Amino acid sequence: MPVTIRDVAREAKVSVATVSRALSSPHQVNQVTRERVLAIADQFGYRPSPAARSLITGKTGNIGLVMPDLANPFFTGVLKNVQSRAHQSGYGVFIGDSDEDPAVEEELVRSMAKQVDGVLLCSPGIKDSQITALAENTTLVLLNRRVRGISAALMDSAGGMRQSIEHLAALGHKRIAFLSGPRASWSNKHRLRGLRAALEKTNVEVLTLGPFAPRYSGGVQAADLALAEKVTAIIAYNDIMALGALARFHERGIDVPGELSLTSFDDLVYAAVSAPALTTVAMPVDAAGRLAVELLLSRLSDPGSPVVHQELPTQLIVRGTTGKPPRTR
Amino acid sequence: MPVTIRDVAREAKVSVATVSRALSSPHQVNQVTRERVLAIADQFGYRPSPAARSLITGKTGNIGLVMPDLANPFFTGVLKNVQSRAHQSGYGVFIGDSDEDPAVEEELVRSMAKQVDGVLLCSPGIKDSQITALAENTTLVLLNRRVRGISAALMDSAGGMRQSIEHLAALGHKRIAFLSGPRASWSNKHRLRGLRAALEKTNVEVLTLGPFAPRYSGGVQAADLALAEKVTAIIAYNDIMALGALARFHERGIDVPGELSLTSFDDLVYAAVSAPALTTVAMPVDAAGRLAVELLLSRLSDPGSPVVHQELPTQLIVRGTTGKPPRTR
DNA sequence: GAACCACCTGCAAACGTTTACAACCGAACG
DNA sequence: CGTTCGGTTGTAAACGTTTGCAGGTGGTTC
Repeated sequence: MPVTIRDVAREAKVSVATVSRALSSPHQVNQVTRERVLAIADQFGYRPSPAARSLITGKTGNIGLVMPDLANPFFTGVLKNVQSRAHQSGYGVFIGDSDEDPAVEEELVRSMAKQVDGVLLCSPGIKDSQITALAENTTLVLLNRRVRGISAALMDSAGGMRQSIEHLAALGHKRIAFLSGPRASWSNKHRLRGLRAALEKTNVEVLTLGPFAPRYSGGVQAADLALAEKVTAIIAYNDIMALGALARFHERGIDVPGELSLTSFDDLVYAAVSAPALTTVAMPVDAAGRLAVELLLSRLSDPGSPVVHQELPTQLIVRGTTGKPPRTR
Repeated sequence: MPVTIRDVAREAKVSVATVSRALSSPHQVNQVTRERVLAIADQFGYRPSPAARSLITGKTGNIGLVMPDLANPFFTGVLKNVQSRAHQSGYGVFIGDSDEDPAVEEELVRSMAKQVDGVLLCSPGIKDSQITALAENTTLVLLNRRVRGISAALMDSAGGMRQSIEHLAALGHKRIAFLSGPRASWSNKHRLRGLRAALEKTNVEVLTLGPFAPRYSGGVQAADLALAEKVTAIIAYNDIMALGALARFHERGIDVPGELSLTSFDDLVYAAVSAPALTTVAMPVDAAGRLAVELLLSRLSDPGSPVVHQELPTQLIVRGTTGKPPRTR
């Protein structure tokens, strides 16, 4: 027996319409009645039913967030900021973890669609065409991915890759391996693009290995393959993989950075606590999370607002895992 | 112009009631009509409006999850499993991050209440009485917290504390510091209880320092205080604090575990990659997440089902940060 | 052949809001 | 004094479902 608008109306001796207005368009109702209504609503602990409200208004006051892996601090960093920014504007957050399965990602968006006003999609794997299709039924904003016609919050990982290669080249490395992430992943492609761009300006050789699972175990696996390639430096797809690789090197008695330099992407808190601390590209996770929400909100309040692809800068953080290449093979 | 049940009904030349039944209680409708209806619904891409449905049924098909800190992998570990288990049963997940503020926690639960069928609450700080009050309007299941009358998924951190102290005592430590987490936190109290229980069986001395913020920075801060106490071993409230402390010890040139042993709680992936790797108590995060959802689901399907407090075992994982105490002071 | 039953289907009310429209009131205006 | 108008309120329709009830059909039982 939850309290409804009718209970409040009866007690306040006004119609339900007045109660509704007192709550959602205060200036339309006389100040003294409004205060009486609000007092009673408060006293009764009245909360309007979101279901009824959304049924008629078509708005839910929620946004959805679909991500590939909630166990990865990179994504939960985004999540944390999305939730906080959304909360700040009175929006609730629906969460979906696709476990890196594009099919699940699509299904998640579809099943969320009617319960939210818009969806933030961080889906490296799904096809462009599927995204465009999804965008027909849902207001969509993308994270770390560029698709024409759809707003996006981007991180300049290509720039980060360029910085990494320049850094390694400056140290004297000639032969580098890139441990790539999921082949279809947009971020991975973006990093490869940055890689190719950097190659034109420096005279180093970069092998691309993989794809590997962007997880700790993927890094362990990649470590042995990279070692066999006789490179002097390794760029990992992300910190988690780098940590996995680092552990494996440690296990095999390889000195980092004495024998082998290692860099990666993300700059998780944990990147600073490994031994040695990881040299890595800091991604603007916090800013991206907030920006994504803002893009979505502006799209919701004005569906005609222009589509924006906003790219946030990255920054290489040099720590302990990079150094000069060894003198001899 | 989204497609409604009426569109499907018209096309299938049946009443809306039949369409509704074809979708939600299939056995009530003739097989051939049902198949026709389903085919058309599918072709139209029809999805029932959750708002309309929930308005009449009173069910939403969602559950809420309120946690203190989405940046902490311990909690996101729970989150990941909650979302996955919920998804498996067709439930959506609403997320709220309270930033460790009890007032926000309460408000989050209240504002979620009407949009979900039940809430999983992981709130170390909020008062018992507030929880009981919340439980009157919402089906609640607690995580890592015991309140009478409310089901809970618990982790035996007291047992983990006992294992830690026994381990350190066996190594020969006599004087240990516990870097405590938030004073009001239920987990912290639980650990302290385990601590006191262990003290009765062993003849070691344990100082309780703090409370500290359960974050990296809290660990850094705690490190210096603990050093000043001339202890030979430290038990940190959680891994993140331990990593902070470890970094600080490294900075100050303190040898771990040569001069100082260090243990903690959580067994995050990152606990294994520090140098040296952390000795820590593994918490059954995955099992707890799933269990919590199951407790909630059983409560939802049968509100009269008994209240359960289920405690999952913990396990001390001995790695590189613990060793014998130094010979001399 | 009447009575019953199982099976299927449709009608219409209900869920709790919002909002277009109309109605009322007193004041201001001509 | 009639008209208009702004401010405030109420009436009722609408949103898209689910579900109790009743009606219809055809078969089975006595």
